[in-house]
Amino acid sequence: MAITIKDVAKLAGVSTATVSMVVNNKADRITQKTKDDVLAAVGELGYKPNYTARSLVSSESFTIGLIVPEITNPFFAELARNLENHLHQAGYVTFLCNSGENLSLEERYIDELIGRSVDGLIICGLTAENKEKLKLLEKLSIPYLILDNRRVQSNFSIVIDDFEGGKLTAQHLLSLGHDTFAFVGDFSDYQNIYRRYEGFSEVLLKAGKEIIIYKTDLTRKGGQKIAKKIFNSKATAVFCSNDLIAVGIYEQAHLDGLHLPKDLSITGFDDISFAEILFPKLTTIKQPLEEISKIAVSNLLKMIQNSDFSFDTLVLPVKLVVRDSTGKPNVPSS
Amino acid sequence: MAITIKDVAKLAGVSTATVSMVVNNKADRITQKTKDDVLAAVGELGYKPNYTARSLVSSESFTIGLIVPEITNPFFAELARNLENHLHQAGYVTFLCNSGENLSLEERYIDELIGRSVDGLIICGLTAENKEKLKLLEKLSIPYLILDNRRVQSNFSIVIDDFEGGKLTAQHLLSLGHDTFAFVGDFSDYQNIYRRYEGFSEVLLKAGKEIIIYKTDLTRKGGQKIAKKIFNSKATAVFCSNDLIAVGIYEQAHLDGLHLPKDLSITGFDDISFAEILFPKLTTIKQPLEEISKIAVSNLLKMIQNSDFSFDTLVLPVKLVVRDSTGKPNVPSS
DNA sequence: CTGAAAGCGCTAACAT
DNA sequence: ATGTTAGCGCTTTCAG
Repeated sequence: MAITIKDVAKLAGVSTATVSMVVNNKADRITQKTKDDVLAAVGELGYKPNYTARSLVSSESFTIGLIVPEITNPFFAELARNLENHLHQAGYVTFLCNSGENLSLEERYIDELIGRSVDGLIICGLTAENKEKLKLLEKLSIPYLILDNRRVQSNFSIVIDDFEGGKLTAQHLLSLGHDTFAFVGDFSDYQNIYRRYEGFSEVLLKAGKEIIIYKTDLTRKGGQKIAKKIFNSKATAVFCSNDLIAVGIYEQAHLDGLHLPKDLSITGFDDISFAEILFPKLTTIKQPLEEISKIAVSNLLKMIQNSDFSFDTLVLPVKLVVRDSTGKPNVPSS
Repeated sequence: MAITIKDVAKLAGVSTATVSMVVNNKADRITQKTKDDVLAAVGELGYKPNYTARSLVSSESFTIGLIVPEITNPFFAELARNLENHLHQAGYVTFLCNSGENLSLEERYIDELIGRSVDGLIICGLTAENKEKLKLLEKLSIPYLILDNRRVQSNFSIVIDDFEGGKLTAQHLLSLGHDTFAFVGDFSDYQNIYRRYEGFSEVLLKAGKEIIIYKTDLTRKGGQKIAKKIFNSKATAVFCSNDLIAVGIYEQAHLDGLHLPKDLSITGFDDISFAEILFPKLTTIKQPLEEISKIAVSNLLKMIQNSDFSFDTLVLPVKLVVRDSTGKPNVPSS
């Protein structure tokens, strides 16, 4: 059986209340000697507090729920790793839940995390229809944070400057001399993707250029599926709304013997670590992952510690990383 | 405030004991009418059981701890995703912990997971020195499972046939006509990597070939760091002990203008999904991820349900996936 | 067939 | 300065 606070109390010859205070550093008014005795007993028995029992009474579980759309997307893996790391440094352990962008699964997870008395929740890629669960969280005063907010405008969001990312991409491609552009992704349901498109198109339309829109899943498969259509279009430069789509297009390009970037310039979004190992290396928009995680965790902890702490939407800057997948358009000799 | 079992009991006009039984499907001897009343109240109030409280008395939390060395390694991301998925289907929620292959962190996590009353633990890439924690788990009768057992021989391990993976690689490379081989990795501390080497070398030494061993971290950086040395050696084929190392070598190869596989044949191990998007596509050993996860979860659940259930080490088969990174050695015209 | 009561491990008033 | 007690939400005998 596990060692409980009672065992420690008995060995130290004190009450459980005393042990509790010492263990939780709330022992302002406890003799040094008593403290030492308790700590000695703790060490001798290898006592570890039971967070489950603790959270029942103190409503602190030192546990956070993290919901991601898809952990096998390196972007979310890197994000999750950073978040988990920062949270653990602050004393929290993380429940990881993979929603698969499935509304009912996301809802189930939120319920189950509530039932496990999480102190806070970080939701990445929230499903739009899920406003109700957010209300529930607020009613239960469980702090939450929305990251990579794809769908709804919501409080407590930390997002990046998607619009600027689109603009930077457009300017880069424009300066290279391209004339006809493709945008690949799906913004019917994703606000942030739409903002990427807005930034992209603002620059391009102002310059009088044409944009062909290709709608597809934000996955490698999504990219591969739509690739041929793009190759057969007059677009010479394509802006993928995330890196995974670009990966899929690369695959098809290699199959079809296209030469990148001579035949087609490609850009991505996210800057997953694998962007660098693609051939050619992918030009993309870098999300400040480390900063996102740090701010997210620090804000969530503030909300946990102080229920009055609030913020609206935080927008973080992005950077264009120029690599080898973009170049001058291939001017066919006429 | 959250809805508790008391609220339901009051609304349904029954005792909390009755509600508990109905909710937990232990209502063999309860009138259908009472059941209906309770269920109606549950629905009306939106009652969700508090696992924290439940686990305090029933010692079932429906919570599993999962420790991985590094979630940003796609292999572990895919593994974690599969495990989490299967576990959730069985009603469990997963704590994800990233050990960073750091012994003390791994130990802390195990303690913290114990303190959160997990029903079971899956540890990937266990640290060798950590035998004591396993003993603790056994003492507390918390079932655990070791996956991707890199270090110690231990009960409750599910591993793959690393030896066979090495053999298959060697045979493939040999059949291509290579003569001098490199092995890249680190088996000073990793049993499974050593078995890969054993299989590889058994075939090659029997054939009278030479193997040069390059020791490096099992990461992309590790591969990149050691790459130049390999390029300058007489090896024409290199067996990387995981895919990430191969990625690193690719990077350096591109920098140095090497042509793969003409100048050098490269193979990996794991078959992460990105093996396919490398250029050229990576020949590698495929781990049966889906099967590993399924068996792992099913065995862990058996152990949870029946403390007598036990097994030693389960060895799962691997497959060689031949792609484009291996070819005939480049015979210099003499 | 259902309810009352005890108690899981812990913390937080309230006593002493 | 420390101990006593009640109770967090739930399950589980044991009565009735």
